[in-house]
Amino acid sequence: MTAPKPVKENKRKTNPSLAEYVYQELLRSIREGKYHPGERIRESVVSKELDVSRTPVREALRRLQSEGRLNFEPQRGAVVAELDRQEVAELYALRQQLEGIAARFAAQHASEGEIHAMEFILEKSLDVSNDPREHNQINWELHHAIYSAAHNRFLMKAFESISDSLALLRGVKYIPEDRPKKLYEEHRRIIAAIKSGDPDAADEAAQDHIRHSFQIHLETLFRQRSGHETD
Amino acid sequence: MTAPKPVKENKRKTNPSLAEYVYQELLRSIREGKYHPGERIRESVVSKELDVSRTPVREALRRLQSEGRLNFEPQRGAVVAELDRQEVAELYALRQQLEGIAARFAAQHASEGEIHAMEFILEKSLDVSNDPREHNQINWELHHAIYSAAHNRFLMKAFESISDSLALLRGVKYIPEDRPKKLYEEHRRIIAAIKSGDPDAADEAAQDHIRHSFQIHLETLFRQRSGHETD
DNA sequence: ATGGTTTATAATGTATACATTTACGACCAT
DNA sequence: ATGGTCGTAAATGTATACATTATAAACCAT
Repeated sequence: MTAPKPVKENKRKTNPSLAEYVYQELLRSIREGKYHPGERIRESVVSKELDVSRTPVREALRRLQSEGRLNFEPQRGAVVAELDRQEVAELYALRQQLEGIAARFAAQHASEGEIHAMEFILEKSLDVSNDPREHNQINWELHHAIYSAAHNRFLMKAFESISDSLALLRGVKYIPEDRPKKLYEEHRRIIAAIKSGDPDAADEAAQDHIRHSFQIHLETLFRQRSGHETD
Repeated sequence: MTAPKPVKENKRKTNPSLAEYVYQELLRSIREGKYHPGERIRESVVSKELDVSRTPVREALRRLQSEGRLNFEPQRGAVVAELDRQEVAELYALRQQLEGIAARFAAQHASEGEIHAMEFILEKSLDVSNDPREHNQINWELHHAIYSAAHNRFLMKAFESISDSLALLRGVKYIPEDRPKKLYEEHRRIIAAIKSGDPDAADEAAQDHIRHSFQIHLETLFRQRSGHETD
């Protein structure tokens, strides 16, 4: 260390560990598509970029491994996980069921405040349908509210896991013009069923919603195939 | 283990990393109840016991953290996660749904060979109902076979996660005499529904099964409250 | 004697040094 | 010129050293 090292304030709040900091940063980078699937993540590079040693980087990578976002190959280190077509199908199949469960549980356990929150987000979704990024954001908020109202921490964890895995697929999706209205309608149907305390209806509405989302996703992938790469 | 250093081939196959080895060992120890919930796991202790440095131990602990089996407290390190009553209820609620989904998917996708495997394990379960440990083992095998036949890797991961979390609760459960027969009957019903390709029936049968298991679990906990815990 | 303070030990969190293995390029032989 | 072999550089995997912080024990004051 020959450099004076004046100050290093931007990275750690000094309270959470550096490993946690690196973990969050890597997670964000993967979400934002900085690393694409199949790419190696070099410890030394991350270490230099975030100005920490390799130790917390390794710990963060191990966490990401257990979450299925990275694979550790024998003497090659961390590689961003990639999902083939079959896995994407399996992922959506499970997500469809999980969303149904979340809606079902929410119909059974949601408080009035939570239902109010869902309705509020639903209203808000009408205003911000221009940008795909914004669209995804509000969409995520709504689904998160439903899972939250389900009052099941393990279901919530499963949701976040799947949600991240899907977000890892593509950065942003192109969204057709007429889709927001249909999405609003599907969301409204789910929330209405939850509000009326009908688990079966909520389950069915949520599953239908994911089924449609999957369709849109596939069509979007087709459209995006023009600018293809490794996949 | 106190010997100077004659040879040390029992721990690593030299091919998988030490971090992987430590991870497996810790996972096994937690499963076997060596550490009970709420207990701290000291890096130095594990490091000495397994005769490795603290680095791979830390990496293993980070993986276990992301799997929900450990919590990292600010300046205290790793603590074995403990589940309160509410969380156990949530865990079983989700498991009930997941088992239903697994049976549902299996009814849709199971091959003949997989159905054969399930039936084989089912038969085998009639012979080995004496020992609780053995009982749990065969029970796990059967459920694993069902999840395997569901052909969904993410569902399988969710199952393993929940299964481990539950196994973390108590090492072995005391099992009443009449339970094996009822379990056999419940299992048979699930497999029959899968074999006949009826997703709804399989779902319902599996959910009923878990509901009953939860009841037994609760009763067992009551009974165990008088005696001691680990076995 | 009791409660608060202080100090010492130990554990965590991080960095760095070391070793082993892999990848890539140069060099030599045919 | 081409193919194979060898060597060097770099990255991973592991160990160890260092610093900071918490735990506890002991000591002092009231």
